[in-house]
Amino acid sequence: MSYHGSYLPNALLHIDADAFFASCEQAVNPAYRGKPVITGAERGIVAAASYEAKKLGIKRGVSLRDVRKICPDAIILPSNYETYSLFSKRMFDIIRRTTSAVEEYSIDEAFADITGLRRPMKMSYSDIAKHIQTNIHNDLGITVSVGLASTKVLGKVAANWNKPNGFAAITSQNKEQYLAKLDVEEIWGIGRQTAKHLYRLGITTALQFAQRPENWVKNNFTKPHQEIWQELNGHSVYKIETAEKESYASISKTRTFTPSSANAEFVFAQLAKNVENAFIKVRRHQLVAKKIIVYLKTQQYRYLGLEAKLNRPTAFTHEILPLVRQLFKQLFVTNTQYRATGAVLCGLQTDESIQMSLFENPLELDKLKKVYSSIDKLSNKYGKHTIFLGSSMPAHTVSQHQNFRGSVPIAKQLRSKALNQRKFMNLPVLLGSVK
DNA sequence: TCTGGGGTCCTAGGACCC
DNA sequence: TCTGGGGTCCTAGGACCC
Repeated sequence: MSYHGSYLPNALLHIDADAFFASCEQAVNPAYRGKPVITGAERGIVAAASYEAKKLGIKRGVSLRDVRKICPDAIILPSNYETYSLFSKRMFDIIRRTTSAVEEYSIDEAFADITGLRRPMKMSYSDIAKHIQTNIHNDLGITVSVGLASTKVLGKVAANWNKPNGFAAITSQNKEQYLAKLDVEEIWGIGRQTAKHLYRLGITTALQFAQRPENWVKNNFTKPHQEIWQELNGHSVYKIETAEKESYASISKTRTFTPSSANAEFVFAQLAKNVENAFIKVRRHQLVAKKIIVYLKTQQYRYLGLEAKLNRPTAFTHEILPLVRQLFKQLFVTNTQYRATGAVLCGLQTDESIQMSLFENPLELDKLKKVYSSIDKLSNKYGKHTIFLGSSMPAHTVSQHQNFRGSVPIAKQLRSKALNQRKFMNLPVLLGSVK
């Protein structure tokens, strides 16, 4: 299939690794190749399944008990994020050998702009795409699927078309064939809710949506879906974001513990650990937080949360621990089983923006910075939580064996629904104080 | 679909100001 | 004290993504 750029103003690639975690494991350990490999042992459900496993019907989210039933020989591994991150970095570097306009969209996905490279490379856009695909396979031993199109949304469609190791090019000429076979819910950026809305309007395929007049789209949808409509029609709205992400809107840490607990001290320790971990990340990025949200998740999957504004932005855990305890006391109900805790730090700004004048004693601030920076250094060197606050002690003693790779005592029963569904129902807002 | 963990963006509506 | 109109900023909450 050849791709004629003359039809289109730009040539974008979407590069999507196939069964990424499982593929990395197979690349690292040749004995796993050709075999059903599952990652997610630490959670008790499938995080990623190799294509050999997928053929047997093993999908993301399936419990490991079911996996063993379906396939007793399946190789079940704990997720090893350090390894996956290395593969990820190398994959992006390989793509950058062809073009510097690369967006690291997620650990296993990239967008790349190859507009204008046909002449210098003496290759068609399709061949450039396949060239990158081959380089990744040769160098890393994993396969990726590649989509070529004039917009990111169409690129996604193309990359997903022939997985694994697939390639598809969507042009203005062949676009309709692809979109006619695509359910609106499979479009990137259209989820369950919007799909329902579209069905009610009598739209089921991406093509039907793309073919509605612009006015109709403007009357029935807000900006995000108007943009998707443009992209489906080949008008590029979403740009390739090359810049490395250096700032965050929020930083959160949450952890499920098994078994659940009704012990106030234990649950609080878990929460304190979340707060510590979130602040470690905040400090690593030289940020300070202005607001904190803490929440508890009950055994019934109800979220109860409270937020507090901080009088002064901070990056120091100990300053707000009394506040966290206060919030916790308001949230915690005795005789209730909790399965997880979490902390979100938001209102993030760079730590240079802290106004010294707000600090009673600038020398103290300096000292604190030094203390925390040595804590962070030690943690980096000897592992997280070499040093930790006394209040999170119970969390650390428990987590010792839970974190031990390959010896998870109890399979956690988890599923992907997650925090977007969190409801901090009608809770009073407590204004915090940093003292 | 029986339930991780970490994020983002958008919008409506209220607060506040002139 | 009432009234109108307009602007900006902030926040809560929804929806979506990997």
